[in-house]
Amino acid sequence: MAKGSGLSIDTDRIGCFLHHPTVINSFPDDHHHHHHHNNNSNRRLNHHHPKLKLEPMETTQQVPNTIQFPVNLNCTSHDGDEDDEGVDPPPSCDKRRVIGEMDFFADRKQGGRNETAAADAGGSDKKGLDVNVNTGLRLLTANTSTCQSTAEDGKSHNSDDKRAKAERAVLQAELERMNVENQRLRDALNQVTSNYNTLQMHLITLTQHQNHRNRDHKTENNSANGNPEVNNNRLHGGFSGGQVVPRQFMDLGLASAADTDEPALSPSEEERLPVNNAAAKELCDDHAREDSPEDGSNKVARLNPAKNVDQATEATMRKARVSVRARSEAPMISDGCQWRKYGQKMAKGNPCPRAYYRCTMAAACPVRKQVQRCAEDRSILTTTYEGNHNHPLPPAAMAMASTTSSAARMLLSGSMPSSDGHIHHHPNFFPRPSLLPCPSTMATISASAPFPTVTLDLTQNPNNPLQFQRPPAQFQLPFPNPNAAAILPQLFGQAIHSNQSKFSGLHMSHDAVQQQNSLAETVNALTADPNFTAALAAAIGSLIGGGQPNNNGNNGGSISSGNNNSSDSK
DNA sequence: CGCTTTTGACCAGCGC
DNA sequence: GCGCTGGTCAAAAGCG
Repeated sequence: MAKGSGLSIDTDRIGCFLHHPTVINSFPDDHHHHHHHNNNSNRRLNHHHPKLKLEPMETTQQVPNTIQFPVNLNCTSHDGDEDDEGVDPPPSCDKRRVIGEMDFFADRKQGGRNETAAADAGGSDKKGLDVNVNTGLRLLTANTSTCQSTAEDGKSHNSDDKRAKAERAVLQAELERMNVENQRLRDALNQVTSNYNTLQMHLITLTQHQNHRNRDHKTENNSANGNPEVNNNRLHGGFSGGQVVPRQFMDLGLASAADTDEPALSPSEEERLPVNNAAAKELCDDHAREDSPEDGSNKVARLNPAKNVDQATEATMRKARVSVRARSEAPMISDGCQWRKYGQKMAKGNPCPRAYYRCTMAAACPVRKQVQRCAEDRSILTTTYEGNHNHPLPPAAMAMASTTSSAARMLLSGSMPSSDGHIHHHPNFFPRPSLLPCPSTMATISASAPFPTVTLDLTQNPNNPLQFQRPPAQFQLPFPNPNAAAILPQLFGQAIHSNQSKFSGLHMSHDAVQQQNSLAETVNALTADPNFTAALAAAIGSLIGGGQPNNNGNNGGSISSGNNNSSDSK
């Protein structure tokens, strides 16, 4: 049961890239990984999700050690829900309600001896409501009332009042929290909606341009027989006349499902489809995988025979990668994810071995990364990410994940490797690079690499990114362009928001809060700074080096202690 | 005991 | 076809 309870998987991927609204409900899995800490959001889910346990949630509430029965919550909501303030029931009523709970304890102490009062309580409507609501505690309530009747002294009365007030305050606080959370979820939904619209427009633009391209291409190749449908269906992925269209990269190689011909799908559905299909498959596979987890985790790429066709296509496709160069003495930059090393190789032309890591935060997370020190400067660590996480990410991991995914998207949506082997930037996204205000120094697209790779060079001072190291045969990616600037905040904001909502309840440790804050700052920096990479450097810089801010937890860059010293290896 | 790392073997793609 | 290279697998060892 440990790793891949299916739920998380759906959400996961969505959260990372598509930010599908459904993400909002996708905590449970995380629960798994980040047990102990639970949040407000979890509580709600618990009601619906049979798997979730109630205890942790209830126990962690700030509510005093008194009574923590959900039943009571409902009860109060019934009574005073509409107007918290105005609810103030008449003293008697209030008293009675509270007393019911108090009596519960009193009863315990006294050994409960009256059932007659219970019948009394059931009489009136509101009172009856209380009693009914606390059906489970019926005897207790009865006892309480009797207790009250028996002990009429002022002392108990006062203490009861105090307790009643305290109880009410607790309930009100609870209600407030719920409202806040609802508001947050609403905001998240709005955010998702707006982002969806943005992406849709983005896709439409791409589609139009692709149509244009296809038309041109067709006129060249098929001047004789014009079959207009030939290439149109390819817009969603796959090759069209040797061209790699952007869609196939949108999911970094995971959009195989979208490769099937489904022309009727709207862009949004199209985006969703691969996720859902993958998620469904994950769910199906999980059972089998639980028995043989090794298989599941190791053969992600070849898992499903059903995917054969897609894989064949995918095999021919090139995967987008995001490479991050950063100075770090640590064997690996801590990006907040859990990684498992699965291989190490000596790469040609570099005395330092290249280590291969796989994300282990979810059973079948396809994300992998390679870590290698720079041959010329051993202090520079090159980390190459590939794939998208299919699970929710802890706040500490969101910065890097959203950064790399966004960079990859930028790369894929803005560039079109064509048959000539060069990368052509989409005019919409990279217009007139030479005219851009910023020299775009720190991000490059490698046209010669086997995979389309965007390299983010963070080895320079983010504040002074004007010097570029070595752009040999590499295509400069002018990130700071108007359209990119328009999209990035969406992407980042979305990732942040959706994940924030997801994790709002999971990590509320001080560190986590700080991380979230720094993350928010990062987002602000990214959205405000015209130079994306400079801001990116600032963001990632916070993750690199001494910090390892999240290492206290398990999810903090689980860097292998010293294995990667690159001293040995084959 | 379960998870991670190590490391030699294996496989696929590519160029010659 | 062969060799090179990058990438992955999986048994064994290590570790907490």
